[in-house]
Amino acid sequence: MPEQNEELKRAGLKITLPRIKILAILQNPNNQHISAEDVYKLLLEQNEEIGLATVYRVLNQFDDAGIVTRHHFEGGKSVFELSHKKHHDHLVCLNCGKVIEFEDDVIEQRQEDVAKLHKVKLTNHSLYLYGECEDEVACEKFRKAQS
Amino acid sequence: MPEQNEELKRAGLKITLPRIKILAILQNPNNQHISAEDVYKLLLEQNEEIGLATVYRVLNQFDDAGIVTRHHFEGGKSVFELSHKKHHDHLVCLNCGKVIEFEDDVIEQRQEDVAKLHKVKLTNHSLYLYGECEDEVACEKFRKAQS
DNA sequence: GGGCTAGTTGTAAATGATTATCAAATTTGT
DNA sequence: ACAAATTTGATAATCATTTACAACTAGCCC
Ligand SMILES: [Mn+2]
Ligand SMILES: [Mn+2]
Ligand SMILES: [Zn+2]
Ligand SMILES: [Zn+2]
Repeated sequence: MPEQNEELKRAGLKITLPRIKILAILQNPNNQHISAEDVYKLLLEQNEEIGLATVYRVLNQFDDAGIVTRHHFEGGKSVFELSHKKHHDHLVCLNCGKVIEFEDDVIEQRQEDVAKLHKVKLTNHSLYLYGECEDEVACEKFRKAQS
Repeated sequence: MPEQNEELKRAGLKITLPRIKILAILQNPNNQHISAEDVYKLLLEQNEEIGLATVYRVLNQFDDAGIVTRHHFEGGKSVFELSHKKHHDHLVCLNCGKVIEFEDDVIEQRQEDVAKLHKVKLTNHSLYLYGECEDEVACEKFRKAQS
């Protein structure tokens, strides 16, 4: 009945507890851009007995269904975010890990131009900006914790 | 004596056969944007007895020394290219794997603007465009070979 | 040139992230 | 409720890359 289940049904996926719980985690504004491992940890904290393999499987299914978008930030592991928003790119703080979303029509347009210039039909792109933010509270704390 | 050795010496690396051979491979215009695994394969073809671990080690040292730049194209493994050229981004054909280099000052400038707008000191970025090229010869061949 | 020592290498084992296997458990249409 | 089709959890397997470590040099000193 709840609308989340509609989303799963629409994707041709059966309504199961793991999928409901994982979707709920992704919908929490606190968990944007979350890794499979971190989804798994949150499930453990909620005392849900869901295997890590299932988390990976479900996230892949969500990706295939277009429910989530997968990103590859610097640092190996994939992170996922609900794909209900419109396209945007990411600015990531290398100190504290904060992720800022942005969209720039000029950049988007230029990418199209570049592709056309080289006679390539553009299907997708990935743009990540990395730097150091000025969040004294969170960022500096992290910087020191590392060193 | 040869100039390649100068490059190694400048980086504070001893002149060893593995490093010379690997650098030579990277300098071959045929091998731009090459993976560690592929460097290793080329070494085997030349009957050089150099271990895969050494290839990874040396590529990392070259990266640290600024001799090469590491890229993460779609598909997992890292690819390396000599970093003697000026900054540029990449347009990759998803069918045949062809890599086209480009630079767009407007995009570069806009990235700076976005970072500044969000009060982030930009340190680096990664931009990859993916699409399908129109190289009838190479590209179509690949497309068919896959399916 | 021979020797020393720090730096380097190859083999093999270890890692970290992610995927594949497969029997047992669950969902869903009838 | 029942059977068929999916899904799940535990575990083993993969893949790219790193680490350990004993054997092996390159570069410097005499
Ligand atoms: Mn986002
Ligand atoms: Mn390039
Ligand atoms: Zn920060
Ligand atoms: Zn192509």
